Amino acid sequence: MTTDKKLIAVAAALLDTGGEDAVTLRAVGHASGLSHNAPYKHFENRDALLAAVATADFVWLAEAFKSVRQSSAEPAAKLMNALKVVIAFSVEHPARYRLLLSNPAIAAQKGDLESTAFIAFGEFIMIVQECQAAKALPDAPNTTLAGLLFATMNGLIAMEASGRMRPEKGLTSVESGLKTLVHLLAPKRR
Amino acid sequence: MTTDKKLIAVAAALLDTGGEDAVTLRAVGHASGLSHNAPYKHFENRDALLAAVATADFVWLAEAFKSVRQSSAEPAAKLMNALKVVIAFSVEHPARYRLLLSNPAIAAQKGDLESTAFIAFGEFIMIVQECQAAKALPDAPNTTLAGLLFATMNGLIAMEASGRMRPEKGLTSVESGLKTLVHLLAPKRR
DNA sequence: ACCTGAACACCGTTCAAGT
DNA sequence: ACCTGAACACCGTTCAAGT
Repeated sequence: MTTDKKLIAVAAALLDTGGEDAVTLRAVGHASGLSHNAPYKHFENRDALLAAVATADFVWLAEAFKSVRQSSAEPAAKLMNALKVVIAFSVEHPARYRLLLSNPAIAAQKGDLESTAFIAFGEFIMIVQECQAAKALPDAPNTTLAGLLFATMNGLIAMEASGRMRPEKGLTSVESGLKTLVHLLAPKRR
Repeated sequence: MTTDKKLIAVAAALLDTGGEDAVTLRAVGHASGLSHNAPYKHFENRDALLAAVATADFVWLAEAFKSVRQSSAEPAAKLMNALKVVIAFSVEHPARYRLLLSNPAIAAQKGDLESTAFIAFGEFIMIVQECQAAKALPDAPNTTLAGLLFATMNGLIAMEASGRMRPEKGLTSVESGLKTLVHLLAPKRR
């Protein structure tokens, strides 16, 4: 493994075990068997390293979405499966998830991160499109609908991460909230 | 103004002008005309000071929601007005907004912050309830529906803050996204 | 080309002391 | 009760130097 890949992997591991605060460039360097400032030979600064972690995770997410899309499930099931992929990622890697969608300083970076995020979102749009063709979702512009679903998912995940998803609020889990939304959006047949 | 109120006001001002990184306890102390560690005499640590800022903002938000609710507008207009209040706050005070809903380390704090957030959300629920009574929103549990709308709004705001709300994604603004959602949720009459 | 070590200018936080 | 000043253990980042 090249040094830069190693640094990204170590940073990702630190995010998982200790959260964003644990990712000091000094810790990344040492955990990689290098000096405290070796990371600077591969990344411009701390934000650039974190953006590289986010980029790798978006690549993974795009692949996961693609697998779901190419599966043999019903369109509506594919949609829920895609959402579940993100939910599971946010539960297993909360700090890394926040890097993807809730950290303006990182997410706003252009280049690889931006384009990879776009590819992942493109897969999601295609799944939404299938749902619309199957009349499982209403006939709105598909990118708009996909954006709304994605935003809702992210909002629910953030709500849960903040400990604000309480039964008194009528929400018990991200998944059930999304199921309710999809159900409410489904075209009515009367 | 008591010293603790002063420190909260100074911290809020620093959040507005320089973002979260600008809020060092040293800067807060100095900008308050005190020493670098005077904040420790009023707040346990940096997170506690930030939580106090968030609490004050939730109090303001609850009042703003209440004004909207008690206005003479139509229920559906009240809903959009309440959402606009939050959107405007997120635009004018992005760093403070993130403290309210997108910062687990802060948002997860119990006590005053938690209860104030709950009061603000309660006002929002009542507005949603009025919309349901007026048939402007579907007949789902009101807390669930309110939670979904709030989560979507937060997700859209985060998406915009990350620079990911691109026309290619079919979303041009937080407000138009929410209008589309409310329109899609509106009970169909055929 | 890639890495190390010293150094700088910061932080949050603690503690002893002042009034 | 409230505040200051010194001190500690960190950071990100820069720079000169090594191989």
